[in-house]
Formats: sequence, C-alpha cells, structure tokens
Amino acid sequence: MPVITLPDGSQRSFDAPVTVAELAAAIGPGLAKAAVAGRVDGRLVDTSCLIEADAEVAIVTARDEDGLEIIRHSTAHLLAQAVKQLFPGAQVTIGPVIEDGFYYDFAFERTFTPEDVDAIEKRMAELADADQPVHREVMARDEAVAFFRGIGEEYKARIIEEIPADESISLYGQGDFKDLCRGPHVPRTGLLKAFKLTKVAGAYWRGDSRNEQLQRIYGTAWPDAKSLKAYLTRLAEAEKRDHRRIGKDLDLFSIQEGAGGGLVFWHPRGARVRRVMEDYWRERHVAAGYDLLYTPHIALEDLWHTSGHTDFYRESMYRPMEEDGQPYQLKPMNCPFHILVYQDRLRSYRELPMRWAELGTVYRHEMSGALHGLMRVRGFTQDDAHVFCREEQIEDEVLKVLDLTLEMLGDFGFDQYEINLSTRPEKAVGSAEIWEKSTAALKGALDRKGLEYVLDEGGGAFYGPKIDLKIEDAIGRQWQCSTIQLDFNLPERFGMEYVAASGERRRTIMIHRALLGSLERFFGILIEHYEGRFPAWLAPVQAVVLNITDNQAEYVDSVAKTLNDQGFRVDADLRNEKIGFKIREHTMQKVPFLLVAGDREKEAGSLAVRSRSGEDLGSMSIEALGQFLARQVAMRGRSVMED
RNA sequence: GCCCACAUAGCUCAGUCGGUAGAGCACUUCCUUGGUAAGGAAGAGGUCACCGGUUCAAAUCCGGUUGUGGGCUCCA
Repeated sequence: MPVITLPDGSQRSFDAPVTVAELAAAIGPGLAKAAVAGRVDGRLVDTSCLIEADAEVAIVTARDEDGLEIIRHSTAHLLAQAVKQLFPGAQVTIGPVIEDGFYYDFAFERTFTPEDVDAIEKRMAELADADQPVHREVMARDEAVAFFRGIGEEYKARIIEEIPADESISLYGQGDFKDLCRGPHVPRTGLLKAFKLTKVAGAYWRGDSRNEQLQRIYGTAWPDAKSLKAYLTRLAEAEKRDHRRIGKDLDLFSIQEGAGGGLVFWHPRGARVRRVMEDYWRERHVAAGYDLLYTPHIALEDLWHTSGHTDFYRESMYRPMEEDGQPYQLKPMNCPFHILVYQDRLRSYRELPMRWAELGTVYRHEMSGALHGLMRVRGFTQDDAHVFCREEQIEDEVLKVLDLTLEMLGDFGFDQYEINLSTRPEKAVGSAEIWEKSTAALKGALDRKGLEYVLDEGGGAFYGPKIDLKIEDAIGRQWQCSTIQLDFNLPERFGMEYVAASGERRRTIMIHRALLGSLERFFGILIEHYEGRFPAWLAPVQAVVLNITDNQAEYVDSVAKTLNDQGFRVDADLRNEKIGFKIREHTMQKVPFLLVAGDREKEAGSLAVRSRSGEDLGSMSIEALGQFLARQVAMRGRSVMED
C-alpha cells in the first residue's frame, strides 16, 4: 500500500495501484497542478508512473532540487522542439542539465543568429503555454535506432547504437517532437514557466575538437519568474565584481593590445599590491624553512628534451629561438631549473629535505580563445617551490606544506576550502609500490591535519599523485589555486640521487607545490573576492589625508609624510575641491581610511577618521592613528572591520 | 585553434535609410576656500581597431587581420 508523506510531515496511505498524479490530486488540487514528478522509494519517476505495491512516495515539485532539475531538463526538450519546428533541417544531439540551467547541442548547416534565438525563445513560450501533455514510450533499441535514422536524426541514432542491444529505450514526446531520454520529465509543458535562453556557442560533438562542431544553445530555467529574476540579478552582481572591470576602475593593471594577448601590465597601484604579496610570501617561506632561488627565463632546448616537456607539453610552449646556431626555449615551467641546481653537485641524505622556492615567471602559449583577464594569461609568475626529500620524509613535508598553505590562504582572507586527493591514473610512470606509499603519505598528512577531502580516483598526473585545494570566495565561487604534486618522472629523467647513510645512491623524491598558483590569477581572485575593497594590509593606498581648505595644506603634508615614514601607504589630497567631492572620489577608489583635517584637527594635532564604508571612527591623534593603522595591517585578511 | 558576438574621445555609451561624428564622466584653465559621496564656467580631446574592396560618397555595406567578450578545449 503506497504511503505518501505530506508536506507537513504526516502520512497517508492509498490503495494500490495508483499513479503519482492521482496521489497528488488526492492531497489537493494545488499539489496536483504543481507536481513535476514523484519519488518512489527514493527513485524519481514520472507522475504517470503507476505504484502497484508498498512504497514510500513523495510528490516532487519545482521547489525541490530534483524537481528543478527535471524542469531544466524538460525545458531543454522544449528548446529542441522549438528548434525543430523553426529549423526542420537541424538535428538534435544532446541536451543535459547544467548548473543553473541547461544546454542543447544541435547540428545545423549554419549558425544560429541572436534573432534566431529570440524566435526560438518565443516559440518555446508558445509551446509551454499550449500546455502540451508529455508522454513516454518504450522501444527496443534497434527499433529506436531505425526510428531516429528514419526521421533524419543521425546523431541520435548514433547515441542509441551505443546502448546495449538488449536494453529498451525510453522516448519522451510532446506534440510533434520525440526525443531519446531516460527521464523523468514534467507531465505537461505548462509547468515550464520561467526560462530564458542565455547564449549560443560552438561546441564539439562528444567534446572532442577533432569532431564536427555543433551549435550549443544555453538557457536557464527556474520554478517561477521571481527566481529567474533573482538569478539574473545574481549574474549582474557577479559581473560587478569582475576583476577586469575593477582592475580598470582602480587602475590596477592592463593588458595591452600592442603587446599581445595574455601579457599583463601591472600599474603602480596593482604593483603595490603585488609587492605586498611577494614580500609576505618570501617572509613566510623563509620562516618555513625554504631557500629562495632565482633562475633564468630561457634555456637551451635540449634541457626541455631531457625533462620531456618538448614531448608532452609542446602545444603550450613558445617556439624556440635560435642563437649562435643553438635553439633556446622560453620556460613554461621552473622545475627543470631547480633540478639543475640540485644536480650541480652530489647530494647527501643529510641535506634533505631541501625546500627551494622561487617566484618564477613562465610563459605558456595558451590558445587565444582561452585567455581571460588575469585568470588565464600567457606570461605569469608562479609561486613555485620544490621539495627534494627522501621517501620517508614525504608525509612530514606534505604536512608542512599544508600548514603553510592554510596559514597563508587564511591571511589572504580565504577560510573555506575543498580538498581533492588524486590518485594513480591508468597511464603512469613509477612503480606501483612508490605510488602506493606516496599516496598513503598524502592521505596521512591530510588525516593528521584533520582535513576532509574528496578522493579523485585515477585523477592524478601521470607522474605522481597530488593534492589540490580549492578556495571559496565571498560569493561562494570556488577557485583552484594550491596544488601539491609528487613527481616520480623528473627525478628519473634527470637521474636525481642522494647518497644514503649506507653509502648507496637513492632516487630523490620531488614535490612540486604552488600555494597561490600564480600571482596574476591570485590577484584576480583577490580583486573579485574583496570586490576591490582590499583589507588594509593589501590596499594599494591605505589612507588618504584630505584638507578642507588651503589653510591645512602644510599640516596634511606633514601627516602624510609621518605616516609614510612609518611604512604606511598614504597619499595627501590637497586639490582645491570640496571635501564631499574628495571623499566621494577616494571612497569609489575603495581606499580603506580617509583622514580629514580642517582647522579643528590642525589645532588639536589630530585627524577625523572615516572608514570606506562611511563609518565615522572619530578623531585620532597622529600617534594613535599610526597605532590604529598598524593594528589594521596586522589583521591581514582576517580583519573583522565591517566593509 | 574552432564557433558566435563585439571594437566610435582616457572611461561608459549614442550615432536612423551610406552624405567624413555626439553625450555624460574624466582631463586643462578660470572662478569658488567650501566640514564627510558630485560647486560653477569655459576649453581641449576622435585616421570611428587595422588592412583592403564596393560606391560619386563608408563609422555605417562586403572581405581579411588584430584584439576583446561568451563558449568548446585546456588549465596556474
């Protein structure tokens, strides 16, 4: 006997057999109208599904997470139906649900124009309003292949051919449209009320760039118009944080057309932030037992043959340049250089572990279409380091790296992480034994640190297992920055060894790690995380001293000088403008503190302090101000100052 | 690299049917010395991304190049 759980938690039983829709109707006409699917003993089913025996049943609506997915999936079908009606020559392929929406890939002789998309969206709205019933039918596989091939849907036929022959295929249809689908789907298109097509893009059949290109139409769908509007507002909010926008507004950096894409120019204000990042980074690394290295930007191509980069990394490398009949290669990575330093002489086990860090600038020729502000560039500086150690030191060293990582990310204002541990892929170098031991060491370090992690079985690089750490920014987006990778490949290729206590030569273990990833990208993430409102320790200008009339000009200058001498980044604004105007300007420039000096302050030797959020922090003496700023700076990204 | 879109003053953007350019902000000068988010006036500023084509005439139409944006792919 089906037992249904009502929204208020109470339960009712019904005599079987009964459909999900009938159950919903028995509870109330509202729920009957809103039902998009049912959940029977944990399994999602269509509302037409007949429940014959004992079962736990719940009615799924668009408000449920599962229901929303169904709405999106059904909207993708609606899109396909509209496209087929308007462009009968288009072939359907796949149309899955993605975050916040869906897409559908079509094969079509020409590309869809924005006008086409508008027309498609309009047709979708009409088809939804028509409240077409959605029906499901089941066919044998070969029958389904023949059916789709018969109506000219070659791609669909190819997809179905890959399904085992003995499986039956379910098709969903509405009006003149039928599509292969596992389901479930909404019972009527009238349930699709709030959707919008968002963009058109090229995509490859099966995601492989060697295959033919398809037209992908993206859309978003929600339970109601209000949620759709909220989503569009959220997109606009994210756009406001865009580091490219803020980078221009705050004059932090630029990318110059005349110099080429993906090459970053740090302007004075951005360069100030970078200097703080770099100084802090070096200080922390030295304190954590690292030595700093500087290595060249190019090297003979032969080195990259030894490292193997010319084989597996050629695509991303700039072409070599010829000099004195020798080809030189711009570096895409720092590792071989650190190895050369290691190999400069024979190493003893007594020296290990050795931790060598470098803010190493590398150049990678990324595909032009992949470039994106500071997030994806062609020249960037990695906060790179390599730990050379013995096998039994791996766990301790990884633990130390994790400690340093969490401490530094915390200082930059990131306290939420997702950690991934990636293990041996199918194609890999190194013995099964070393993979097993080192993967256990990585796990051991994570466990000792009490960190939760997601296991990505087979997701490691061919040369070793790794730990990746994603940070979460102020609006909940995740960014992968930190990575800790073991490498069994390069030590082998370069023949890296150390002399053990026994006098034997042993293979050195190499750990690659970057905490921030690249300074460029991390800077971009910081800009978006803080929406340009950098905490005092990072802010390019920490405070501006403002005079009200010329009468305080000298005083303002001397205050600015005093604070600058104390190591703060403070500007004086003596322009002949009203105080309100100056405050507006520097507030928009997101300067953390504004220090106003009129005759009253000049007399008292003080300043009226205003935070960038508009808060009046009262009057402070110059000395108190220095202490106040010092406290703000010391808090780093853990500042509790409300902005 | 591929698909789509876009490229007009330092910035944000108008510019109809092809008839050689406009606004606001910013900038400069002058007036204004004003107590916490925009005081006033005047001025200067553009090879309409670049190259080519069509046309009596191109910011506008067509082709190419470069760059940017959104995807695909890749990834720090």
